[in-house]
Amino acid sequence: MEQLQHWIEILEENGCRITSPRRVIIEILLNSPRALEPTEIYDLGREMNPGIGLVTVYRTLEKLEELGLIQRIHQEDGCHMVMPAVEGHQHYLVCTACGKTTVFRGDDLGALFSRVETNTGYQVNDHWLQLFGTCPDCKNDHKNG
Amino acid sequence: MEQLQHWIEILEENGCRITSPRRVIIEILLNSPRALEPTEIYDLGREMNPGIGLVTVYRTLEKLEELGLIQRIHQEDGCHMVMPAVEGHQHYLVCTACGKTTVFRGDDLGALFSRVETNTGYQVNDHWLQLFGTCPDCKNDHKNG
DNA sequence: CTTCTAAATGAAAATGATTATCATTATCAT
DNA sequence: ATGATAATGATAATCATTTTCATTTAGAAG
Repeated sequence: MEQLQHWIEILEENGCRITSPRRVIIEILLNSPRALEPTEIYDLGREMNPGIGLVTVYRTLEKLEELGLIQRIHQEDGCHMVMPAVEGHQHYLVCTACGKTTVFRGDDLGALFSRVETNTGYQVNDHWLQLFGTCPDCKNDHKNG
Repeated sequence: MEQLQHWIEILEENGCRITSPRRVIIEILLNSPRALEPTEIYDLGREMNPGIGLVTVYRTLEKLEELGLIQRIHQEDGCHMVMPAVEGHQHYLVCTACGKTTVFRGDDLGALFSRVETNTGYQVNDHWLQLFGTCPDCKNDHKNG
């Protein structure tokens, strides 16, 4: 787990202490094949370290987000999931069946934004794009089951 | 306010009763230059009809959304704003200074989705696109103030 | 290896948005 | 006018997230 070491170094560089709960939370994030909700991280975390608290999960996620190590996925009901951040501006593709989340590049959105700016007079500063669908595994499950 | 009459007809067609709170809420939605949060509708509503309750605002919004008359705007913190829906699949452009919300067509997103489907193996069923920026008025305010 | 101090933790309570409950009220078909 | 029932509003419940605060602990300094 060099990735774990990398995150720990970044925390250290930013004056954070390396605690057991933080290690656990980071491991969970790095080993998960999909985005997780804070309560899911909490439940998984308690299996590895029963003393861990939900508040600590929230605080750690806040710190990790601050350092750009994780990013949020927005859900319909307003709650958030988190997953390790990827380089550059990426967008999420969320499987509505199993929650697996993939990223894709949206390089060619620039043209759309320019057009929107021209048509509306707005200056576009930020954007949010998330796709929802069915991942290959779940497509197969559906066929077979 | 023929738009108001139109909404009332749709409510009637769907077996809903036309009540004073509903009239008030619909008027507020149709007259607002920007998307509103439920509590904002509640506050505005109490000015016109002091007896109105926040719960009624939520229930009325739920009904109006069900009938396709309003649409939600997602916010960073997970809370929602609502505004009258427009025909077809539209996307929102939200002014981060004043909250004014404009819609734009995203017709050409189809090509992007096809490419993503090919690259990821996912089947894309739904999407969310929201842009954030500065509207023409707020760009000017910033220059002058 | 101890000591110290600020950072981090965890339990519990607070918050804020949204939803459920339920007795009362009001719409509208009859 | 009247009655069935949809809608309302006050209150309480939920659920995710944040705050508070006393206690613990990482890690720098001695």
